[in-house]
Amino acid sequence: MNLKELSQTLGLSQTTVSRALNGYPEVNEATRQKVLAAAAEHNYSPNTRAKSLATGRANAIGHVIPIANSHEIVNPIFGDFIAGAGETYAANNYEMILSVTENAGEADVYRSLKTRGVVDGVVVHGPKMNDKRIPLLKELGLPFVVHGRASGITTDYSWLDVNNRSAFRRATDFLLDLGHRRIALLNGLETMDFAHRRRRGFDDAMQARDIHIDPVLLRSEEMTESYGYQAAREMLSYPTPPTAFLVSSIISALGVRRAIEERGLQMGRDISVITHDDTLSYLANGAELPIFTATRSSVREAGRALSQMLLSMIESANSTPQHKLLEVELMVGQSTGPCPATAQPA
Amino acid sequence: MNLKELSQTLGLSQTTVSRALNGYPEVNEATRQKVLAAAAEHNYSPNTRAKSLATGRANAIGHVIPIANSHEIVNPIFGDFIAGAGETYAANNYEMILSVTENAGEADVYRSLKTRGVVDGVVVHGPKMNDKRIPLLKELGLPFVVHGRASGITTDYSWLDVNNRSAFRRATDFLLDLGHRRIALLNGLETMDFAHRRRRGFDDAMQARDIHIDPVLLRSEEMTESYGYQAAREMLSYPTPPTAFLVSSIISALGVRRAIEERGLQMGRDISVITHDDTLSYLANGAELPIFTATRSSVREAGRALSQMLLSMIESANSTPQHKLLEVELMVGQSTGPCPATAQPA
DNA sequence: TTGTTTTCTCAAAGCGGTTTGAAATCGGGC
DNA sequence: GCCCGATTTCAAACCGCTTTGAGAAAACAA
Repeated sequence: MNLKELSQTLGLSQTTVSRALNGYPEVNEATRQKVLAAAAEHNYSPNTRAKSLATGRANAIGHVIPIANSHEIVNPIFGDFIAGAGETYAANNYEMILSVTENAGEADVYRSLKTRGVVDGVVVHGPKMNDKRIPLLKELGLPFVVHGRASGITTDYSWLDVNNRSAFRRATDFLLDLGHRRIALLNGLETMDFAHRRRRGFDDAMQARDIHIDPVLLRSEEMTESYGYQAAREMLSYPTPPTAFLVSSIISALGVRRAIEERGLQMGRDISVITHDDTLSYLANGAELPIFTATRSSVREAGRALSQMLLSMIESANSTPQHKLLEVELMVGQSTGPCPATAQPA
Repeated sequence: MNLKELSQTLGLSQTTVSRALNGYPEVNEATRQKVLAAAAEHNYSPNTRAKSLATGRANAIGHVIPIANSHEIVNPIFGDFIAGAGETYAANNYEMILSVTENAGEADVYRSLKTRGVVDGVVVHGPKMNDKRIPLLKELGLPFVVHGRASGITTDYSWLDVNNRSAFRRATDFLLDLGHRRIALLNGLETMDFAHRRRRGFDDAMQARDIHIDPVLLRSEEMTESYGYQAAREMLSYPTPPTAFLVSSIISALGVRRAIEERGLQMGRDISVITHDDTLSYLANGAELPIFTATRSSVREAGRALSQMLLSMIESANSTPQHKLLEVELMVGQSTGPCPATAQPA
């Protein structure tokens, strides 16, 4: 059933039917009701492609997720972010379009989404430092919001980020207050902007107390479980091992715990661990009693908020960049305790 | 730049330009080259909406992911599946459309995708027993492939599944061969078809050896880390605890390991664990030496294969249902060993 | 009654492509 | 030189919707 048929059934013109359905004021209320009833009865809803063509709006948002190559990691936070954004889209009759692409082809994907008119805007995932997608999207005139920020980009653009720097500074301070001095940082890839900021937060805290940062305790990799395990295992075998770990992902933190327990040590007593926790739905960090002390921020909530930002920018045709910085909670759990080494001399 | 402008630039008709670009034979090769060059130079690519409207094909596949409510779990395998499917779509110029929906509204989403002409086909995720989406999609005449199967549906339909029943039968047999008799099954929700089949594989093996299945060792829940932990912790405190766990997800298996180690036991020596492993990229089960003995099957590969199936069905307009049953490897890792209880009497 | 508003409805022109059916051009055979 | 078929190109119709600009009908005022 299309508009033409529906209007014929009703004995009205296409215009009137279209207006009635789209809530224009210049149509008699009685007529409108008749139209709505008929539309419901015949299960009519307008063809999206035709509608888009006529209105010039795609009613769709693109999410481009880069994957270095086919063996590469899919960021585990992705599912929850998408779930949050999807809620917004569903509520506003937008479609979510996902493009998986190799890193190299990314620019082409954005360009193509724009010239083919597939989307009204895009979400930029996983910003790197000096991310070249930002100038590209500006040049294309395609509305976008970045999930995170891109250090090194000096022009203004829209983003939603969590305060990674302050989060890791606080987490580090928390460990320092417990007497820890040899603190290992298992960070994400420091080409990624979020990891860069976390590193700075860590540095801030350490430098503020004039504590030497031992480079052998710093790692920066893709945040898998086995990365956490391998790194922790190796570090724990050092002559002077770290007494605490600060980890960028709960998944890697699981690996750290594995290494700790494998060594017969107890997390929270012998070794302290703080992790960042994106509150992934399937990896809840305990309910009342968190397993890990964690800097916590809901990535699903971020998805919801970011997509709302983007939609409102698009619908108001407002091109002045918007920003939203989410603060992070520091949840104290069972994985941290006073530094054993400093406790002894007392 | 649109087709009209491009053809004017070239001094040709729209028809000729369109034909040249789409590879029709009735256009002079020299003309075609000129057109292609001009298109590249002006960065032209046809507007998808207009093209879809004219051809009647959306060049898009829908993925509808149901989420019970906004606090509910996003299936962690989702990201990897999508990554696999996305590769296929990118290679074939299809768009992937994701709809996140509450369980209740699901039928409407499919109906709406169809009537609005948004997609050419859909992937059905997470089939339940007697899944009502299958008859619905048949009725709608929307091509689809189910990731998994739906026990109870007697009509034929397209699916791609892993052999869950045989996988869990083999895993159970493996444990039985090691002397284990009290085997706990931490399954997914048994309303989900895959969990139902795994349960049957487990039952098959146990019954074939006339071993009593103790209902207190059977669980069926959403597969989170804490589910694995809680269930294992509780069961290990039984007067006669299980000597082995068969777990439906590596994420829950991580929780099981946590419970085991918390109790001061060693996985693989005191307690055996076998898990299903979807080879999620960020949760690799060790490389050369798998942590867990596991029934293993790549969900990303499944995404690739399933989407290819769907596209070929759509492009060949072939409506005869296709099926693909992937076999599962049983990888022996460090988490299994002979049953200690039966070892002693020897 | 007539003229002026206001309210409602309509035909037709896009939106940007594809595709049909006809016309123009070309080369070759007689 | 003429005719025919093959090759290329074109104008126009169409996909299903929105929206403009205008006309018809109804309501109101003078």
